[in-house]
Amino acid sequence: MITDKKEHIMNAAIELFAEKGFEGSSIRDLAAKADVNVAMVNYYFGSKDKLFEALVEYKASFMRGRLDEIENNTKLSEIEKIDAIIESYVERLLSQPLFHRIIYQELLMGERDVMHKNIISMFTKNTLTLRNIIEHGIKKKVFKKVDPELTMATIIGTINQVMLSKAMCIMLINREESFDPYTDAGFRNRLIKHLKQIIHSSLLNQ
Amino acid sequence: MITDKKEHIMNAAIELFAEKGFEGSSIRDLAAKADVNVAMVNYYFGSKDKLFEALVEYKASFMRGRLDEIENNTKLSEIEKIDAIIESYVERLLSQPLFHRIIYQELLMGERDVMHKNIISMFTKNTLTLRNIIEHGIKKKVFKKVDPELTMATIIGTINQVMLSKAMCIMLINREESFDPYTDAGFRNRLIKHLKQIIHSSLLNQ
DNA sequence: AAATATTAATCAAACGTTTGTTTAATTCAA
DNA sequence: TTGAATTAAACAAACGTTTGATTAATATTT
Repeated sequence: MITDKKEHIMNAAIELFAEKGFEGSSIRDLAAKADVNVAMVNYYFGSKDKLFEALVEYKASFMRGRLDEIENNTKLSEIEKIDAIIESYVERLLSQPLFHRIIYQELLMGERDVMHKNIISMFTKNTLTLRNIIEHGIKKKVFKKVDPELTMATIIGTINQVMLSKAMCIMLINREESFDPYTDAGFRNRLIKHLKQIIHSSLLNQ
Repeated sequence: MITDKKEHIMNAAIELFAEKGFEGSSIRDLAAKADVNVAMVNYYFGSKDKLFEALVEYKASFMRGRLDEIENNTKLSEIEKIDAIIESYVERLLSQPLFHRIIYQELLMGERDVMHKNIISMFTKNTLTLRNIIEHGIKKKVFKKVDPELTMATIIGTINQVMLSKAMCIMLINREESFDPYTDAGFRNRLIKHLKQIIHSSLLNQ
């Protein structure tokens, strides 16, 4: 059960960790940001590490997207399934830029072994789903023979690349500094369009 | 001028920072790893922050690849230039996985503003070079009308995705845990082949 | 309904470590 | 013999965490 207070602290922690990293954030900073006493973090979560675990657990649900619903939808062709997955991924990742940062900060560290494995297993299911669809399409000869695993890396990698750093993304697409690519619907659609174009021309015989 | 000792300390720091992050690494850990006295880091570099800056400066040359040599090579067609850039990028990034981790850890933090900007400007030149080639190819009508900026994001993003985490990469390509994708020449070629296939089918009229 | 007992939440202060950094003494090399 | 290199020890500040007292909320008993 997540109380209001716990949720409040976790939301402050997400902002802080995303900006300064887990090691770079102190409990005192966090307590100040959340406007609670320093002792409250340990009172509610036990430790700084356990707060981190609770936070990932709390927000992880949006990563566990229901890709298998798309996979099992018999009304969709293979390429329509891929399109739906692209849309789902872009929507989901861009809607949670702070949590996304935290997850990838963690992935880039060897440190906390258990969490590292948890994050990877979070992606594994989605990876397998997409690979199944691609391999199925190749067997049915509606797709060209591509590298299914690296195609997955291309889709997620392209999205991650624009989410790595707001400043980096703005530089890449040559926009003014005030522009926020993560909330701009135009940019979101541009990203979806680009990914579909890349994947379609790579997968489909034309 | 970089003395042997300075280089020795920086190389130990690269390993440590890549594993535990900058904030997660203490000077005492570093001194132990490099087998020097704790005071030597500040003696040679002034501070922990300045060591970090020196380290990035020291290794950044790998990133400042001479893409413009490729761009200005009149013997190459547009698509051959793209191919050369893909090969250059894959070789360079996969050969420096530790430094790569450090750079992207830093990109994922809002913290150190100056370094953040330095890293971005490191990429800016390469980004512009690739964009020029793509836009030139589109004008000459040897390329289809693609999104030049996001095509760049796709190339780098795909490489970054497999470099995010060794465990993640191994999961993705379904190999045993002992496999090291970053040193394996077969995987390197597989990545180059995939990227060329993706980019060719996206750019070329066939 | 009022009084009491029990539990939960909050707080300032302090705990023992660890942090990055500096000092002052000593060793080393030219 | 002089300046650079190296050392162990100490520094204050910051760290995660715990404490014991105090208040707020809830349950129990009159």
